[in-house]
Amino acid sequence: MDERNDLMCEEPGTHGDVLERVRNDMPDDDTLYELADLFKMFGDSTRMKIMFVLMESEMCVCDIAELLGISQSAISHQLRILKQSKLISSRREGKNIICFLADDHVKSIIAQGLSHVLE
Amino acid sequence: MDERNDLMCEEPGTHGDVLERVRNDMPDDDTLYELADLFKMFGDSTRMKIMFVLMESEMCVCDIAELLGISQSAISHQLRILKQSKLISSRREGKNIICFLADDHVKSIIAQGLSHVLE
DNA sequence: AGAACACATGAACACTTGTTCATATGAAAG
DNA sequence: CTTTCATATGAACAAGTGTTCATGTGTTCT
Repeated sequence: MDERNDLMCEEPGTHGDVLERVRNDMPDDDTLYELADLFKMFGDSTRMKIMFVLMESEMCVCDIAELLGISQSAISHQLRILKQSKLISSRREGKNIICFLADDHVKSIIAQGLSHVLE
Repeated sequence: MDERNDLMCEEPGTHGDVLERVRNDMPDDDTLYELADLFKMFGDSTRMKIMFVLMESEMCVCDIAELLGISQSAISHQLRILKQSKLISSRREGKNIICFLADDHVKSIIAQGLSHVLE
C-alpha cells in the first residue's frame, strides 16, 4: 500500500493508485484551457510591463504608452486582451480611459514568477 | 505630497513620483524577458497537463504520454522546453527517463492561477 | 551482435500571436 | 459644428509555436 511506484511501461494496470489520483486532481479540459489562457497573458513582455506599471498606480492609456515607449495602438490591443481575461478593468474619465488591475492574484502570480527567475 | 495623481497627458512633468516609483520597481529588461518566458511555459495546455501529472508523482516519459493520450514525440518536445526553463528535471533509470518537478514554485504558481480561474 | 523498447531530434507544416499602419469612434473645447 | 485629443479597431504581415512524421541515439535482453 505504500509501495514504490512501478512503471506503467510494459505492465499496465499495476499502479492504479497514481492513475486514480491524477484523474481526480486533473481539472476538466475547459478549466485547463482557461488556466493556460490565463498564463498566456503573463507570457508576453509588453503585457508584463503594463501590469508592472499598473501595480504602482492606475493610469490612462496614453500614459502607459508613453511611459513604456510602446505605440498607443499596440498598448490598446494588449489592453483589450487583458480586459477579456479580467485582469484589468477601466473607467472613463473625461477624454481618458483609466486602467487598473482588476484582480489581486496578478501581484501574487508575478511575485511567484519573480522568485523563480531570481533563483 | 499625498496629492491625487495628475495625468501625464498634455501636462508632462507633473507627477514625477509615479514615474520614479515605476522606474524603480520595474525589473530590468533581461529579467522581464525571463519572467515572460517562464509564464509562457504555463501558457500551453499540454505543458500544463504534464505539470499537473508530475505534481502527483514522478513518472517516465512514456507513462506521461499514455496517461495524457498525447504522442510520445509531442511530450518529448515539451519536456525539452520545460527542462530548459528549469521547471522539470529528470534522471535515467534503466531504459526509462524519470521526470519530476524541479521547482516548488510550480505548485504555487498554478495554485494562484487556479484561484483566479475558479473565480 | 541483433532485436526490442524508451526517448530524443530535425524538418515540415499549419496555426497562433504581436506589431504596424490606416482609419474609425467618442468626448471635450473653441 | 468643427477641431483636437484619447482611444479603439480592422487588415496585413512577419515571427513564433506546437504537432506530426521519419529517423536517430541509447539501453536492456537474449
